[in-house]
Amino acid sequence: MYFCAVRTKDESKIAAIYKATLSLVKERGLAGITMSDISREASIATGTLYIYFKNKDELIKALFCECREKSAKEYFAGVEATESFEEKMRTVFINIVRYKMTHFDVSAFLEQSYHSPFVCITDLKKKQKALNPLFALIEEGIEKKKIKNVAPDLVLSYLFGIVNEMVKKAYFSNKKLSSETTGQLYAMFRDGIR
Amino acid sequence: MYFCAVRTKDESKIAAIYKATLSLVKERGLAGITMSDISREASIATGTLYIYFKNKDELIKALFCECREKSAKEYFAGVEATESFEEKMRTVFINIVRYKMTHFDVSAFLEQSYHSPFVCITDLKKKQKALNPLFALIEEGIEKKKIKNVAPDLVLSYLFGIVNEMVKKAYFSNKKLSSETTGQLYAMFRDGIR
Amino acid sequence: MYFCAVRTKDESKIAAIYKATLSLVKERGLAGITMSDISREASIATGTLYIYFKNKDELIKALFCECREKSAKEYFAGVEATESFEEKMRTVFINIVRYKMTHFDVSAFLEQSYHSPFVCITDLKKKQKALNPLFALIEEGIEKKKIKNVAPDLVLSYLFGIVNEMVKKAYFSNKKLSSETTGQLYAMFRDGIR
Amino acid sequence: MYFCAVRTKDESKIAAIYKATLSLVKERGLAGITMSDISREASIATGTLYIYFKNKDELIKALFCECREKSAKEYFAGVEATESFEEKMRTVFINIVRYKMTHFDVSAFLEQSYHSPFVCITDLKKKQKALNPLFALIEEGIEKKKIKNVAPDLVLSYLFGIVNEMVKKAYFSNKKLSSETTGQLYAMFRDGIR
DNA sequence: CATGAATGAGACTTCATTCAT
DNA sequence: CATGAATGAAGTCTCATTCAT
Repeated sequence: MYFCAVRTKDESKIAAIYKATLSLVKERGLAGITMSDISREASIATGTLYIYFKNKDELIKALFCECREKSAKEYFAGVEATESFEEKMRTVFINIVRYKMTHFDVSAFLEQSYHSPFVCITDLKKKQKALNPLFALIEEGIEKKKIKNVAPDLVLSYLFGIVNEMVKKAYFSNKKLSSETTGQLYAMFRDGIR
Repeated sequence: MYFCAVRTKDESKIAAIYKATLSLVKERGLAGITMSDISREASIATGTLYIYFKNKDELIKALFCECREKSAKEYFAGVEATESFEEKMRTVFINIVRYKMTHFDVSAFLEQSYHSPFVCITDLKKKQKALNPLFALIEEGIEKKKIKNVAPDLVLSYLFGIVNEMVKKAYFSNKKLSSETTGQLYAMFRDGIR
Repeated sequence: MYFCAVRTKDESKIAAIYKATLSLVKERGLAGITMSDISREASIATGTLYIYFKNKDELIKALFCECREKSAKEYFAGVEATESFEEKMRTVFINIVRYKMTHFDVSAFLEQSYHSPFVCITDLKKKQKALNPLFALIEEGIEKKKIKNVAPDLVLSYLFGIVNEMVKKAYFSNKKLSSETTGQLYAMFRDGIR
Repeated sequence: MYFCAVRTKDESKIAAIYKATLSLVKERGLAGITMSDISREASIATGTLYIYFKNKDELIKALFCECREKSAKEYFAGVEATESFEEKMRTVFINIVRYKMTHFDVSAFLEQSYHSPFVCITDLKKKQKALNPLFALIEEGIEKKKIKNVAPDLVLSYLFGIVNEMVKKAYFSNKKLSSETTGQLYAMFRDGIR
């Protein structure tokens, strides 16, 4: 029997838990991690996980939502309302690529969670409020005849399909996406929709 | 001395095991299935699984390879060498969409396996010989100036990114991809690369 | 499906099964062998084992009895009724040592079986008829005052205790028991009982 | 910030596990016990076994070492340096017999483990430091011409061979070794070596 | 709050035995 | 008789979760 320090509930622990989980999922996949792994990686005790999350499911689900919301916000960083549609679209595209490259763990985690037993389909179907600005931008493009007149959904899928695949490929071949490649990618994207 | 018949390993069981696994992974995700589940779904005994596969890892790995190879072959069905580049590209694109829609379980399984602890990165990096014809087609397009002069890899990722995302979206919203939508999608793809 | 040769029930198979079992038990211990191992080592099919033996227990038990009987017979090889007690005792002692060294697998198997769940205590308690001549010899020795007047059982245990331990030691240190050592051993034995 | 008590690994559980294992091996043999059995007998959960031991192999191996060391220590209990060689030898002999009778489970376990798949031969070959005093005693006897001039190893094997066999015999016939029998036995031993 | 030992349900895997061929 | 694939009960081990400290 020994004694250990006790602190008041510490919100920074949640961040540590999230970080640990993302790192482990990136390395081993969602099917390959245990609560024990997470606690060790986060330098806390197993029991502590259950102070902050009801169980493993809830932990994964909470992280899933967190990742979805947080990433969506980053996509619009530095976009000025005064810019032209083209400028805004390009900035957003680059933002998405950059975010997904620098936060590959988030990308991998989201993709893993998609089909997992932790996140149920009904949760997934909820439209993501956080993506509303992106929808608005696409609708603006369609209205201004800068984009083909197709369902905005289709454009969104087209956009994320391209980016996700590319980022995954870059990551697994241990390469950065050069700004040249990113440029070529954007060109494909732009030419595809207009 | 006379002769007697002997039961031999029934290779059709492997197909049953694969089918059962794909079905379960589609429903519950790779993290949600057990060897017990698989054997029950395949209507065999648990022990029988271990006659055909050393363990769970090997089963998943073998299925992964099988899926990769088999699907690639389907993409070129009905493509005639005499056709124009455009015709061939279109046929392949439609084939891929159709295959991935009708074999959504394969699609889902492959995506799940990608980051799983079962399939190691080195396995993944092996270029897929089965995709060579697709590379050749893209190179033909570049040569004939039908396609932008970018790395064939990039075009491939662009292609699969679009298709995978779209198929996933269609599946989860319980819709078929109408031939109209598929057409719009192909148009985006084509306009993006040329 | 293929065809295999079929022969009439072949008593030599039992010998092969016994040999295989002894060899495996020597290497891995009784707890470490499976019916599958035995059949492989004996170059027959698993099912064939069950033609000759009802189950694993019976196989081990049968082999146990076989080993007990057979080894006991060897101990009296070359002993002439006309010899003196001392000569007979010495020959028997040497025979036992030699048999146990050259058939270490039998020795190891018997010791293993002793405490195993396969051979029940009641079986063990049955006096071994095959050892009767040895008892007779000891009784002869006691009668002729060549041996201390103690229970013949005690002498027997004394004899086998010494030999078994020595043989085990020799085997595990990869040495033969030199005739010098065997001689010293016999001297100890003889001096102990007279 | 304050402090709280934390449960620590309870080393007494190891003793309980050892005790349970010895008891079960004595009854059913090494081949007849399961981790489940051990945990039940020790009144703990199966999983707890794996907190203290990596797996079944390690448990058995650890117990094997423990038994070897511990028993050797008991053999010299109550031996005074001032005693004559004869007195010391006799005390040790009686100690060994008594220890093996009262700890028959340890005796049985050690014999079982010897050929088991759990304890590897290289482990066995390591000379037992704990037996050094016994070697020293034997060497003293040889030097003082109280014992035949043979390898000390041989004397040791002779000693243990006799004792082990006798104890086993006594145990299986449900008899105590009477002090008369033990005395006769010691006489045999003593006469054998001098 | 925090800890991590303890729990035990349930996963993975083995293997004695059966049975179609 | 002989085969070895198939079976499924039972064993080993893991891990989400609890709880005494």
